[in-house]
Amino acid sequence: MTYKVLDSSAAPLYPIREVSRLTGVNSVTLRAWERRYGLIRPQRTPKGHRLYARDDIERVERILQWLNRGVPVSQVRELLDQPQAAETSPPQVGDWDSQRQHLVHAVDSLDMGRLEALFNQSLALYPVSLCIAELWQPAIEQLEERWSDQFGATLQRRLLETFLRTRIGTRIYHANQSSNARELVVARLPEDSSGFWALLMGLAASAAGYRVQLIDGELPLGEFPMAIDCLGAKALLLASGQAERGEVVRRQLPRLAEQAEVPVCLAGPIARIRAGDFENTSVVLLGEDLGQAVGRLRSIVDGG
Amino acid sequence: MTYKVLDSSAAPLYPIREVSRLTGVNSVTLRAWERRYGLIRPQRTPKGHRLYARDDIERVERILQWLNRGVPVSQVRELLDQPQAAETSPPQVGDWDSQRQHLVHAVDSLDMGRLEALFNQSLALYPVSLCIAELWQPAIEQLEERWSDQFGATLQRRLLETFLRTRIGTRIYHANQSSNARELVVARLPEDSSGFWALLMGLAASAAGYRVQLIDGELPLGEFPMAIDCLGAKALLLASGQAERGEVVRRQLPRLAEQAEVPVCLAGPIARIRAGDFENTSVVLLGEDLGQAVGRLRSIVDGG
Amino acid sequence: MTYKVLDSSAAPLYPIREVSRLTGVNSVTLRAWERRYGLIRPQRTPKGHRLYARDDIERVERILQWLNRGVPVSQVRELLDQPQAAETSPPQVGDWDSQRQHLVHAVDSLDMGRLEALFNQSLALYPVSLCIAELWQPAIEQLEERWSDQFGATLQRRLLETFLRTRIGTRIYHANQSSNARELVVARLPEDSSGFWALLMGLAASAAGYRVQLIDGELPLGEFPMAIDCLGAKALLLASGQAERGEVVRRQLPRLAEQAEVPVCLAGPIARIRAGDFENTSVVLLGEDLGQAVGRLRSIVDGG
DNA sequence: ATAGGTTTTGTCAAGCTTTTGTACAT
DNA sequence: ATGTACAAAAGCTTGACAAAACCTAT
Repeated sequence: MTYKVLDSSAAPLYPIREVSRLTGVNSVTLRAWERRYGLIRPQRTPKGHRLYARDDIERVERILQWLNRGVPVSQVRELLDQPQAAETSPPQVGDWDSQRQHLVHAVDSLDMGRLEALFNQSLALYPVSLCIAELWQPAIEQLEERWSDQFGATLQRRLLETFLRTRIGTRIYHANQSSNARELVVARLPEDSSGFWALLMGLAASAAGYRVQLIDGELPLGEFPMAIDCLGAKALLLASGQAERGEVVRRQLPRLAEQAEVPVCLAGPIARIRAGDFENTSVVLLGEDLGQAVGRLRSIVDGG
Repeated sequence: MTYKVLDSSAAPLYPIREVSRLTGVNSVTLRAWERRYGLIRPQRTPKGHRLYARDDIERVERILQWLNRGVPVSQVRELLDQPQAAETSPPQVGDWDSQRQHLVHAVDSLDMGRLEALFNQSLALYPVSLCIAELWQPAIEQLEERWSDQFGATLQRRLLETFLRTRIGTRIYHANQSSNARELVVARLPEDSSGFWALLMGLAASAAGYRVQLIDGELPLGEFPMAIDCLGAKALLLASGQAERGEVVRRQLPRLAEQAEVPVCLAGPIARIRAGDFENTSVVLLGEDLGQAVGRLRSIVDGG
Repeated sequence: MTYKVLDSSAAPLYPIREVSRLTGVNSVTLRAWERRYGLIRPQRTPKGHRLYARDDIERVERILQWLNRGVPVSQVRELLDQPQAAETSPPQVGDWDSQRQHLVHAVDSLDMGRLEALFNQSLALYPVSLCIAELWQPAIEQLEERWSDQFGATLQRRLLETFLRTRIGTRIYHANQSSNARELVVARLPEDSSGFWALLMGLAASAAGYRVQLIDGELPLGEFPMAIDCLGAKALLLASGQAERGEVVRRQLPRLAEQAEVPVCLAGPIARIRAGDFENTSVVLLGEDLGQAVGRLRSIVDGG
C-alpha cells in the first residue's frame, strides 16, 4: 500500500469532515468506500489522519455522478480508472452532465447547428428512453427554471420548440409507418405554455412502439373526447410542466376522464405537483419521469 | 396436410389475437375458415398455437375484399390461388379543384392517413410553388373560413398544424443543410392564432433556395431584432392570415421595421387586408400570394 | 452457460433496478424473460448479481417494440438475433441507406405500390436535390450494376422507366408552366439504353428552376442542333450511364458541340468514364453527380 | 357459439445471499 | 482512525399461481 508523497507545495488539503460537508457524503461512508473499494486514497498525516486534495474531492464528485446514474458503488472504480478515454473527448460516452450543459448553452446562445449536433449525437448513440431521462428532460427542466426568471427569453423557447417539433415529429412519423400497435393521442394540457413535455412524451411513447398522434398546440379539454373517438385512440396522454392556475384543469380533467371511454393519463412534472388533486378520480397519474410513464402505460393500455 | 416450413429468418410472427385485431375478423372465425376451407395455414408453435406471418395477414385482407364483393367464403379459396391482376387507380393529374376538396374533407374528418397521402402525392408530382398556390393556400383559406363560423373546430386546426409543422419542418431542415444562400427568419405575426401562413411561407421560401429559420410559435415583436441579429438573417418575413384587433401590430410593426437593420416583410392575407395601414412605412408588403411573395423577395434581399 | 467476457473498458454497467426504471419493465419480468427465453444475458458480478450494459438496455427497448406490435414474447428472440432484416430496422430519419435498399427491393420484386410510396414519401419530405443525390442516383446505380449481370431483368427496367417517366414528366411539365427561366434541352445519349439518367437530370434541373424540355427517347445526335434552335434552348444537357462502344459518340459529340450555338454538356456516370475522351473539345463535362452538375450549369448558362 | 382442457406470461412468495450506509467498540 | 457489526434494501433462485389467450370438439 503506497501513500501519495506528501507534497510540500501550496496545494490546500482538507480533513475528512470538510470533504464530507462539501460533498454531502457522510465521513463514515467516505472511509468505507476507501476501505472496501479503494475508491479514494487521500494523503495521510504522520498520525494517519486523512488529508484530501482538490483532486480527491473532484473524484468524490465524479463518484456521485455515477451513483446518480444508478451505477452500483462496487462498479464505479473501473469507470474512474479509465478517465482519459472518457474525460478527454468532449462528446464523450455517457457524460450526460456535460452534454446537458452543452445543450443548455446551445439553446441559450441560439446555436442551432450545435443543438442539432447534440440531438443527433445523443439519439444515435443511446436508446431513446435514456436520452430523454438523462439529457432532454433534465435540460428542459433547467431551461424552464432559468426562463421563469428572465422575461425576454421567448425567442429561445420558440426556437427550441420549433426545433423539437420537427425532429420529434419526423421520428414519430416514421415510427408510425411501421407500427401496428395501439394508437395513443399525446397532447399538452391547455394551460401549459410550451409544448416540450408533450413532445418528449410523444417521442418516448413512439420509441416504445406505440402509434402516436401528437397534438402539439393548445386544445380545449372539451374537444378531446372527439379526438379520441375520431382517431381511434386507445388512450389519451396529457403531459405538462408547471401549472400556474390549475383550477380549470383540476375540475375539468376528472370529468373528462369519466366521460372518455379510454384511459386518460397525466405525465410530466405536473403529475407530481398536482398529484393530490387527482386522487380518487379516474385520471391516471403516470409520474414525472417520462420513461417510467411509458412503462406504466403499458400495463394500463395493453392490460385494459 | 403440409404446414409451411418454419423459417428461421427474422420475420415477425403474430398470434391469432393480433391478426384478429388487425383484420377485424373474430379469432373464432379465423380458426373456422382454416378448419373448414383451409383458407389460411399459419405456422404453429410446438404446442400447437398458431403463428401468422405477414403474408398470412395480407391473405386475410384479400379474403375480406372478396367477401365484401359478395363472394361466398367457400368460393374464396380458388380465387386466392390465382394470380391477381393489379388494380391501381392512378392519381388524377392536375385536377386541383377535386384535390382541394379531398384535402379539406380529409382535414374535416380527421383522416390523417388520407391527409398524408394527399400531401405526399401533391409534392411528389408537382413543384412546391404550384402545390402551395393551387392546393394548400386555397385549401387553408377555405378551411379558415369554415372554421371561423363553428366553434368546436380547434381539433382540426391543431392536427393540421401539427401535421404541417413536421412535414414542412423536415423539408426546410434538409434544404438548409445543402444551401448556402441568404438566411431568412420566417415567423407569424403575434396575433395570428394559427401558424399556417408562416409554415407555407417557410416552405415556399425554402423551396426557392433560401435558408429558412422558422419560428412557428408566437413571439412578441420586440424580440425579433435579437432574433435577426443572433441568427444572422438577411430579412424578416412575417406571415399571417386574418388579424382581428390589429392595433398593436399596426403601431409596432413600422417601428420594428425602422429599428431592424434588415428588410421586414409581410405576406399572406394580412398583406392585402392591412395594406393601407402600412403605406409610407418601412414595412415591405409582399402580397397575399405566397409564391409571388417569394418572387418579390428576391429583388429585395438579393438586390440589397 | 457462458457469461459475457468482463470488459475492462470504461462502460457503465447498471443493476437490474436501474434497467427496470429506464425501460419500465418490472425487474421480476426481466429475470423471467432471461430465465425462460434467454432474451437478455447481462454480465454477472462474481456473486451472481446482474450487470446490464447499455447494449442490453437497448435490447430491452427493442423487445418492447416487438411486444407492442403484438408479437408474443416467446417469438421475440429470433427477431432480435437477426438485426439485418428489413423489418427490424424501420426506415429511420434520414436513413438513406435503408430507403435505398427498400427502393431497390421494390423494383426487383415489381412492387409498384411500394415504389410509389417510396417516391412520394421521399419527395414529400426532402428537397429534390437531396432525394436524387442520396436515394435515386445511388439506387439506380445499384440496379444498373445488378442488371448488367442478369439477362431477364428487362421487365424491371421498363417498369421503372415507365414509372419515372410519368412522375418526372408531370413534375417538369408543371414546373415549366410557372417558370420563366432559361430553357434547357435534356436528353440521353443515343447509346444509353435506359433513360434513367436523362430523367433524373431533367428532374434536378427542373427543381433548380430551369425550364426543361425533356427528350426521353433516342434521338440521333445530328438532330440536336435543330432541336436546340426550334426550342430556343440556352443549353443542351446530355446524360447517360455506361457507354459500351462509345466510338460514334466520341467522334460526333465534339463536332456537335462546336456546331451548336449553345453549350453542350455531359452529365452522369459517363462524364466520369469518358472524361478523357472529351478533353480539348467544346463538350462541357458536368461530372457524375447530378446535383453538382446542376450547380456547375448555373455558372455556364447564366454566366454565359 | 360454448364447454372444457392446455399454454402462455406477468407477478408473487419463500428462503437465502449480497450490497452498502451507518453505528459502535477498540 | 480502524475494524467489526448490523440492518435495510436489493438481488438471486426455485416454485407456484392466476388471468388471459388458445386449442379442439361438440
